[in-house]
Amino acid sequence: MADALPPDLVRGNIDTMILRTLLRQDRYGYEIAKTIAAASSGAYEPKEATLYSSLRRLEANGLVRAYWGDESLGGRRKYYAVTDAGRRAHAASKAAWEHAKHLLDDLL
Amino acid sequence: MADALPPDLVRGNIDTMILRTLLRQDRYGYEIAKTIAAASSGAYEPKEATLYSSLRRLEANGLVRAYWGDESLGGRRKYYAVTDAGRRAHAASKAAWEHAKHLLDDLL
DNA sequence: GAGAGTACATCGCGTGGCAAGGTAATCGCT
DNA sequence: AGCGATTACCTTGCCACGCGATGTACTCTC
Repeated sequence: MADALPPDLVRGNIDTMILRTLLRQDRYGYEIAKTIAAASSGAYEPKEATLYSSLRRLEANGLVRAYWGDESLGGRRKYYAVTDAGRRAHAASKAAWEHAKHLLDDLL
Repeated sequence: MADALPPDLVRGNIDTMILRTLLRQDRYGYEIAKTIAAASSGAYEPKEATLYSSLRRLEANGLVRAYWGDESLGGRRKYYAVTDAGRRAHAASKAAWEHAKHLLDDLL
């Protein structure tokens, strides 16, 4: 099953999705993608280009912090952790989504 | 109150919103914008550039049909009517929205 | 006659998802 | 030993589209 999420809904929500996966624990990029895929029962998995550009954006905005894992054996993994600002941004985005969702229900 | 709908949610949904306003009756561009504004209690009114480019897109895709009103006194008005394909597209988009909405609820 | 409201339209910018392509290590299978 | 699949990272370039800015033209009110 491919992604049932239209690109225009991904756009503007992928950052929030990623933050969501990091609330529970630090994760590395590839793991984030798989976590999202699992959470949507395979309905949507972010493309790599989308994932990494979002992560760069989040880091630039200070919403996540990155560090290299030291397993050093096998693929080197870059882990991401939410910052306090990231937690706040996630809560704000989620609230905005709830609001917009009800608006759209009346408009579509 | 300005638009509480983030551009990324407008994107990909404006076409469906417009189709929605045309289900009841034919309308002209400006009227469509005001109808949407009213339906959202002023929370969102599409910008003109957005409105007209969407209408051109809808027309190119055969989802609406345009004709000039003959009031000819005052501002000339260009009316739009949904086609059968437009009705089908609206129903499909709305169903897709319902599906995506529940997906996002789990992912955000 | 000035300003606000109605009504149409276009141009150019910036954002951001994604296809395509690249590198490199590990594991399983034959 | 050799090879594909999987894990894991990253970049470049295309294109769709909302929106700010701007322009035209008519009508109505003060």
